Amino acid sequence: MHPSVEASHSHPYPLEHDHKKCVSEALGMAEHLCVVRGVQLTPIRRQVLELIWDSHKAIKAYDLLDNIKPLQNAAKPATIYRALDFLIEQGLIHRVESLNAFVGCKCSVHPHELLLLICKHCNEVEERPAPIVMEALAQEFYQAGFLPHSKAIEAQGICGKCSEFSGNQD
Amino acid sequence: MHPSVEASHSHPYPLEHDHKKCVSEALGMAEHLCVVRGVQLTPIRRQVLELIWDSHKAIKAYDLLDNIKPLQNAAKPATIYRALDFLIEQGLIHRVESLNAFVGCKCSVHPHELLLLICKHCNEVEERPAPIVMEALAQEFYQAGFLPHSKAIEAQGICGKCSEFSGNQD
DNA sequence: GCACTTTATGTTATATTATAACATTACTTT
DNA sequence: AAAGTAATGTTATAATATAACATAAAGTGC
Repeated sequence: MHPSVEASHSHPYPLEHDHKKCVSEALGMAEHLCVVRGVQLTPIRRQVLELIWDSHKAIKAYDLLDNIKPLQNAAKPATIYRALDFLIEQGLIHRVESLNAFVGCKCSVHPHELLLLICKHCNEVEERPAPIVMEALAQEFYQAGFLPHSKAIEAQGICGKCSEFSGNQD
Repeated sequence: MHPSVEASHSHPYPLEHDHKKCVSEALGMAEHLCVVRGVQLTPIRRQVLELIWDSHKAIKAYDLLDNIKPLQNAAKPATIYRALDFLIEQGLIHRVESLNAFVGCKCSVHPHELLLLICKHCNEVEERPAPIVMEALAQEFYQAGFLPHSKAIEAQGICGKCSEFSGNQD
């Protein structure tokens, strides 16, 4: 048995991790990168990024809109979508294509694409660089004569923590 | 120079291929599989599948709706989405997550997931079994303790044919 | 055949996701 | 201050998808 699993499978990520540190690192990195790149992490963009980092789950644009309303009363869909566009461009978040939702990116220094593991049970999304997969993909593109611009490599299923729990106690 | 490239990059797939044969094979296979599986390829489902196979491009649900209207005057969004749900379940088509669109599946015998190469120039989608990629993914899932249910492995870029042409003449 | 069940479709309405278009503001460069 | 660019405000609407309930058609047991 483990300490306390919240309702609706919303356990933290990993169970032990210090999420505040997680967020402050992500925000700090974002600020740094934007300065270096000469682009503006405006208050709205920063708030959206912060709201996305509120959890390790992918969040939908209109949920972000609801969540930003207390901070930006005038926020409209365009407010959110523009911030999302910026954050994606800067590699600070990923769009999860199979969910039409968005998740924070931990490895935004070099713009690279990752394997996203989406848990249907706890809804958290794990990003994995998966270098062997990426290498195999590169080979496949080469064989096909295909020049990739962007990739979406996503799997939905049950994450390690959830399958452990369901094995133990569900 | 090559014979005749149509407007808006809508070249066939591959340039030489006999698309009627392509469609009749796909439809024949679909009929066979549905009989074997004891499921019904009803007229509507068959028409939707046929419309999807009209090209090797991914087609959107509402374009299918427009296209089926002459055949099924009463068609509504639900008509299309139900047919799409069925065809996906049977592995006869793929949903292209990064386009919110649908494309015919050539390898529907065993339900397996494939790499989709989406050309931004001609809009055609090539499916590749990419066994090495799939094996690398399986390894990665294992390492992550992740149990995959479904995968979306997609790349957008420029296909071999288009990069050849643009190299030669664009 | 007839009742019963299941499967498929018809139909209306609405939810969800995303963008277009144009106005305004703020910052920056001269 | 004028002009230019970047960001945001604002309204409207486009595009994608599902819910919910009614009807019809097909398969099953008797």
